[in-house]
Amino acid sequence: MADSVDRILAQWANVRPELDVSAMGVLGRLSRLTRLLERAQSDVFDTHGLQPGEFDILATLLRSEAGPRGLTAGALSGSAMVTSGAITNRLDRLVAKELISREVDPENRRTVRVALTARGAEVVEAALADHVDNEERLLESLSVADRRQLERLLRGLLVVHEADATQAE
Amino acid sequence: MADSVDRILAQWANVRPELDVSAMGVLGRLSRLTRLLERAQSDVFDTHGLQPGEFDILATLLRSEAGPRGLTAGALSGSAMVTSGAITNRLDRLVAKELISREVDPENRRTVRVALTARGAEVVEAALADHVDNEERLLESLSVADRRQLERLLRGLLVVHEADATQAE
DNA sequence: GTCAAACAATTCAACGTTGAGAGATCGGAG
DNA sequence: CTCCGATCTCTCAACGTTGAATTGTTTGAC
Repeated sequence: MADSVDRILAQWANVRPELDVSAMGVLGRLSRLTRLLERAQSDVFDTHGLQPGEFDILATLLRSEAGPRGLTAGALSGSAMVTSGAITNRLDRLVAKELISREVDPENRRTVRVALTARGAEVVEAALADHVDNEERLLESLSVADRRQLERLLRGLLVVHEADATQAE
Repeated sequence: MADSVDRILAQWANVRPELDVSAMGVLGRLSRLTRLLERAQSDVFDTHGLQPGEFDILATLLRSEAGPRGLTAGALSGSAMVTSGAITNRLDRLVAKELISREVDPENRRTVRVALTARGAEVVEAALADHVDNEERLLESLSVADRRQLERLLRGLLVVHEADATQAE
């Protein structure tokens, strides 16, 4: 059984036999696989009336034990790997859906405090349960050992490239 | 050394100790890593005046030994995992840059034949060389054995999920 | 030979993100 | 105390993609 990257690499081998495509075998699969998996995940969020980026915000609030003080928009921006403008948009939509509250921090009026509303907490709890189940399903073809291996390898790469990213600032 | 996903999983363990986050350790890293790596790759394309999607088209034409007859827009759409509308846009831009030709196929006038121009071939050759070097650099932290392991694991998942995707049509 | 269904590419509005910049606020040096 | 630089959020236009509708073309059944 071949995947799409096998076909791509075979084409390169045919046309450019001298080309070293070993890295492409990894990076091409990373890209394509991530696209497929993210689509599958967004289907689940969809059934809860959420977009992936919106769920991301809600889940971050839930897991950070933010409490009534909440998190700042800046903290959410860092965690979500998107720009501050994107966060503003997401917060606008979530406020409109009454899933979060957004208030200027009285102690530092430059920052904004974002917290889950009661409805927001309910929605994210339900979405989270489905999301975790779905994630399990997406990886069910992997043995436990393979899953651990994969996590180890991805983690190693992520450590390196997150270090690059913070160093670049 | 911890990565960002370690911190996220620790937060979940703190707030929802009963939550099974083992799949999240893999999928979260896949997403974040892919985002970082794709940014690093698009920097290279940028130095050649190309966007990632544009390079994707040019590289597909190059490796498919399309010759003067070229490929159809539909073939490019399938290969690039984007909708036909996105392909039309990319082709518009590449035609404007005079990197490809686009002509109605006289044998089947519903389809369009896309081929590299001489300039397009030059540009994609140069970009490809830099791109491959860069890909090698992005994975340099991995041992040869780890790289093979990673490729094997990603390939297994991709086979499964590409089968799902084609079955869903 | 006709016509309806299938097919291919394009068009277009909606959408989310980016990147740059503005506006407001804070903090520390002097 | 003042002021300048740093910090935080929001604004806004530009951009690429999606998804659906449209136009044009081919195919096959009758």
